[in-house]
Amino acid sequence: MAKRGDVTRNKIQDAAEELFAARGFYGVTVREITRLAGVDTALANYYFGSKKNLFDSVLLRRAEGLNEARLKALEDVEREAGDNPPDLEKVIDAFTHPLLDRSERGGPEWKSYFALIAQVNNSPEWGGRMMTEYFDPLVRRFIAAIKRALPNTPDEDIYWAYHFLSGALVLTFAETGRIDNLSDGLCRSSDLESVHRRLPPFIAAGFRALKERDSEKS
Amino acid sequence: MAKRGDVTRNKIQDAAEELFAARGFYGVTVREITRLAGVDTALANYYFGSKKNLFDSVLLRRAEGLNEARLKALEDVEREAGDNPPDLEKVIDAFTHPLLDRSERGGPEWKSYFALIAQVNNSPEWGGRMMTEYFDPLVRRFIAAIKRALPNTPDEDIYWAYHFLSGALVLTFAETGRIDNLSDGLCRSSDLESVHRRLPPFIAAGFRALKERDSEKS
DNA sequence: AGTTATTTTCTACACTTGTTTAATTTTGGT
DNA sequence: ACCAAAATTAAACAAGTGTAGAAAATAACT
Repeated sequence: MAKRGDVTRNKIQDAAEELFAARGFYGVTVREITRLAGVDTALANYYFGSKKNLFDSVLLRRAEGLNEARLKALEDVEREAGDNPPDLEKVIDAFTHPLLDRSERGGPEWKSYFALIAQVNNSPEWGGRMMTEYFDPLVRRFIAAIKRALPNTPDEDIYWAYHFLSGALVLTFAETGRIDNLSDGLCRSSDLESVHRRLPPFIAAGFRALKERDSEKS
Repeated sequence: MAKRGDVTRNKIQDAAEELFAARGFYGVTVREITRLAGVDTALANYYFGSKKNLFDSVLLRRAEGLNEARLKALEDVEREAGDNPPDLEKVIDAFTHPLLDRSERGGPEWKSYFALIAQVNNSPEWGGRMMTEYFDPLVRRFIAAIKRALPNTPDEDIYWAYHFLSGALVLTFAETGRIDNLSDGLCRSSDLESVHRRLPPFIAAGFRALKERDSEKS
């Protein structure tokens, strides 16, 4: 049940999420955040201690539920496969679909959250540490599933392929409008349904190509 | 030939490049930049007018030469192909290799520059506009070559596949150390030679998978 | 050498930064 | 209704922000 100060707490996090997503950690002031939230400036520090803590809390807030949903999707795929290796496309879909789905149907907060992730992920300052902290256990589970789906593939290939997957997925969330410009309006950054149809087969084929490439040169 | 104030101009740009790459536009102060450059604070505004102009000039400085080299690499591939469609892997390699090569062998300035690009690319504030401004003409040339390499592929597939390529490539430049953590040291973010071997076949297979997927369902 | 023109330094402006403190108001439990 | 706990407000802190202008130093050209 909701405690006393939870509504203001959440208002501050909501405003912070939106603004951090737009201009990053340093591009936003505490005063902007509290103004957008409609509360006094001092409340940000009252509830979160520091700007940095607020930033962390915004990132953490949605991470747990997200990872649970993705883990469940993976377990469904594995259960369906039984003792056979799981289908690679389906594993990748379990990894990406919960994200794409929330971004498309979860309301603008989710868009902000993912745009924030997109920035954090590519930042040398936060990228390595924070992504590792919040997503590593889940990612390791997925990589293990991918290894089962692609037996006899060298580990280096798996990790680099995952890295490419991560980059492609995360740029999608940034929704910078670049593909809109490039395609003269034919494709839209916000059309995540198109991504959902294309990303799993695209990435799965890439994974398999690395596996093939390696078995050739033996 | 070098004009009078060019050395300080470059010192400021070098320092700005390094710092912007580490903490982004807002995360760095003009005073930090000039301190690292070893010059007076006022010189940043004297030479560049404003912090924002300095930022732009840093991004622009290496973009031109870079695009020339990539265009030349593409033209070589096309010349080699003659009247036949060019080889897809080779087109992708012409797109990525000049970047990976400079990052690996061009000294730390290039690493900074690409890390900066990695941040800008995923930022909603700069991403769409700046990348379009500096790289669009070249990217359109490459997309045209890819279309020739993959005849009868729907344009939407081409653009989305390019988008995935772009995300994978750009995350590589961020060198956040994430893959180092994830692989427990087996892979290293800085090992761009590994990327150079794997990215073109990975991406080419993805492109082809989208083409196949589409011709199936007719 | 003398006179521009360019570059560099120093100082200061007007304003914003994150955070803290103390006073005040509101709330929940008894 | 009373009291302690929690939440909110207003004010201020010291430090730092981008930028500009006048003075000084340096270089270039005739």
